[in-house]
Amino acid sequence: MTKTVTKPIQKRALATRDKLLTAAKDLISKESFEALRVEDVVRAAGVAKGTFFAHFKDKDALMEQIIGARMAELIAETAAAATPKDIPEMVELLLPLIHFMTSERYVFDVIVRHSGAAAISDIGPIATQFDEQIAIFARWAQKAPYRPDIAPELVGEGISAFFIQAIALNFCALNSRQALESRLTSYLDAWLCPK
Amino acid sequence: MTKTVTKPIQKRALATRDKLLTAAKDLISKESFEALRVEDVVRAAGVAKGTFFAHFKDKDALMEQIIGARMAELIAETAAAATPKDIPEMVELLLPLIHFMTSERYVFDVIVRHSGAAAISDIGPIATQFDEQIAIFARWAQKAPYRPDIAPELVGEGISAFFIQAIALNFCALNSRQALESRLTSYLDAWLCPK
DNA sequence: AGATTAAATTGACCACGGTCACTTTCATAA
DNA sequence: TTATGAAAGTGACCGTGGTCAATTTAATCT
Repeated sequence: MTKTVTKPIQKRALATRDKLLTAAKDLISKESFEALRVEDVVRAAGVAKGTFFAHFKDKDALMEQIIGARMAELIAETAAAATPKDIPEMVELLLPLIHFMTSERYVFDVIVRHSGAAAISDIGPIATQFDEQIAIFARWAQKAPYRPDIAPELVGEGISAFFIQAIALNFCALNSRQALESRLTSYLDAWLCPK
Repeated sequence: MTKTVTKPIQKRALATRDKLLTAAKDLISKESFEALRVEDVVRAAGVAKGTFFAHFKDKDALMEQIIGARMAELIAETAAAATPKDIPEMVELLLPLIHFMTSERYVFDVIVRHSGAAAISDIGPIATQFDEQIAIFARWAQKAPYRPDIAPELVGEGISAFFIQAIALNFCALNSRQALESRLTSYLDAWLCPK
């Protein structure tokens, strides 16, 4: 009978992970998400390349952490604000988040790729934020109340779907931010206030 | 004053492009979209690597062609069918397309990445198919008529948004196809038949 | 203290998408 | 027929994400 396996996470490992995250955020702020190179991150963090992949499954996982964390901040601010009293106000509350999500094509791609929520296992920071978002939308909808005919959760999912669609259309077209806002407003109006 | 530049596309080039596409489709059918390697394509087509990139901007562009073409077939079949008389029938008509779009995570990612429509220039095969899809949805909605309060185009965009959302949720969760169908049905019911 | 073992880290190495200076082929002009 | 120039094609080379056998470090047992 062998001894019980001990495997406490060493402080050293946490520190290394932190160095990697800090270095990455720093490089991103100087350049962009798109331009981030793993080699630059490990050089800045002063560790070997293999160490990076011991802490993050792949480059995408690092991106998910950083982008998810930023989304969490923005969503927390949105949630803290007073419930919007109409749709234009709702759109305005979403602007900071929209601004971040559209700041780079690459960022949006990462977000979409990880946006699927409702997973039991394997749920990452971005999916978590989408859940959170949907819950906030649902709460907003309940206050008004918009669409009393359907479940609040469903109202929230719809808002989320239109939110994504409005942003996606923004990228592949020659549309300005203004177009995005007005498109999102029409979507939400049609979704929340059917005549 | 120099002579007018002549630049007809040679038959040779068309043949090469065709060889590349055929080889790629063949390899995909044997393996998967995900597993396709450019090196394998050029080997099978009997051309050099550089030739590949003279015909396709990047690997993604090849994927877009092939996936877009397959979507076009499926959408044409859908369009040819009789207008669905209710939402379950609508969902059923969409099943072949859903099946293809969910056949591989990779395929769905490529589709989403290129789904933005409405671009004047730079509009690729997948974006074209989305436009087509939205137009079909709009026509369906007009026949019934669902949502007479809003523009048919908007109805179509909404269907498209929910379509994507339903599929996206399917990937990051432990959801079966059945869940996808019922989710899509609730979405469409809420979107098209507000009480 | 020394032995033991798993966690943490290392860096040479690989896989694969993409580039580009150069060569070959083709169509037209002289 | 030959000369000319652009289109088509080539393949050695590069950048970058990711792997893994080997090494170092830290915690625990005797």
